Amino acid sequence: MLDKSHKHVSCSTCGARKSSLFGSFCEHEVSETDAIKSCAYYKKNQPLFIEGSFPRGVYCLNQGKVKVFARGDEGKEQIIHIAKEGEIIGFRAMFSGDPYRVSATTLEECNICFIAKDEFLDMIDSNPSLRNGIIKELSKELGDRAVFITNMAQKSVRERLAFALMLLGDVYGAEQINLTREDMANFVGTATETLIRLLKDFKEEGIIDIHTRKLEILDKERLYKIAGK
Amino acid sequence: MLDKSHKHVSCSTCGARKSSLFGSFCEHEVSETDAIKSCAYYKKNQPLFIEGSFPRGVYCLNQGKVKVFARGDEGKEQIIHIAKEGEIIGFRAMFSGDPYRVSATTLEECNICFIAKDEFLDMIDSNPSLRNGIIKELSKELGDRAVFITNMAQKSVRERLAFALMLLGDVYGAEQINLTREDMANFVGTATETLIRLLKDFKEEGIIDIHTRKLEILDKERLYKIAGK
DNA sequence: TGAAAAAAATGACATTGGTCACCTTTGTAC
DNA sequence: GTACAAAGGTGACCAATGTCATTTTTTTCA
Repeated sequence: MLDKSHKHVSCSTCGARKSSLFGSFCEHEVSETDAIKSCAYYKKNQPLFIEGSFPRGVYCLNQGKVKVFARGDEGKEQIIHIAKEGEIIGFRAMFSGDPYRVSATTLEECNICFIAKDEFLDMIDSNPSLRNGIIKELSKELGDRAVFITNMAQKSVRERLAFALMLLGDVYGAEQINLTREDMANFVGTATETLIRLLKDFKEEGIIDIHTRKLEILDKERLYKIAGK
Repeated sequence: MLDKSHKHVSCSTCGARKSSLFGSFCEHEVSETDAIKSCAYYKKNQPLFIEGSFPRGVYCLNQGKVKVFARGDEGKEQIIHIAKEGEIIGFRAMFSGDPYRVSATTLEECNICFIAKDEFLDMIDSNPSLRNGIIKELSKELGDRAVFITNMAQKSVRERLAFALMLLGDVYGAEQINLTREDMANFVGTATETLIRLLKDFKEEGIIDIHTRKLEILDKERLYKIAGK
């Protein structure tokens, strides 16, 4: 159980920072960031921002996972990305000046810091290496999404599930994957029933194990082979 | 028929520039860009760059259309974007430092200018408004791709085709859409046969007209409705 | 101009994966 | 601890769409 006191989490002790866009900050930059940000505890299934609204700043995940998703015409979620500790989310729409095209909601209890738009834009203006890091990150994600689109268009659901499990394996690291079947289906892009059946197949084939709600990958090799490429 | 003499096309007279990322350049900047770029004539189906190779610079379309696509495991193309006059392509991988994740090939005869990597990075460093334009563009495309993914996951082929035709209508403007059935299928994410059958449906419904190879949109309204949202 | 290649078109058929209806298990709140 | 809600799971069915085989039309280029 996380601390719910909303107390300040310092960037200097944030374990997630090293692997983030702020990873190369010097002491001075760290303390400056500390000064302008605010921190908050989020419970499970709490929205950070919603498609259609205008961005007021960026969110930096100190602890916990967040799903980023778009909604289709019938309101069905399509999960585009699952963010973990250290990721900074919500900055894309801030640059484009448009409203958010996606929503973000916590998947579990989270500690999340917030930096207001103006402060963040100032940071970027005065910090070329942060700026370059962001451009690089945007570019990398654009490449990822080209692959995502191609997978959706050309792979079978079974292949996409294998691919998704590989991604989720990275996101959850040492932990076991902990997502509802519905969220997982909305990530893979299939019906919940189909997803459940395929997970059962994978379990019977010894590729994964399922402990009620949590999912463990047993055979990465085989998953990799099924995912293709 | 375009001029094949490879002669220099000046940015100052480039009709496509105004609507491009270089649209707000002052006279000085225009002539500087003119000085560092090279121009070339490309015939139909000629590659600009290929997935897996490392970027050497950016391409600025003066005339003609270019398809940007990824290849799936079996080598099948998934067209991610169709670029038209005024667009600058190939800069994403340049920032990420990684090899290209996509390929680009001309769809017709083109005049395309080229700016080498170092020169382009210098331009960006010294021109904050260009830099911001690029960040904005990257962000916007990221949003577009989230929608693309959602469409692929949730819409029927018929709906996706309607959506694709709307996009193609914008790309081709006053001209008629001129793509092979295979390219169109690879954009929509379906089999060529399925695409042909659906185009026939649309024609019978009076939504489009087909003149051998060229395709004309007759009823945008209805297309919009079918595409959903 | 004519032959070969590429693209477009069509039909028959197979299959994936979505939908619906229903039941069981797990989680949550009083 | 019980009751209710949410999530997980299963089976039957079938529509959408992919595949394969074949023909026709268009384009290319020698």
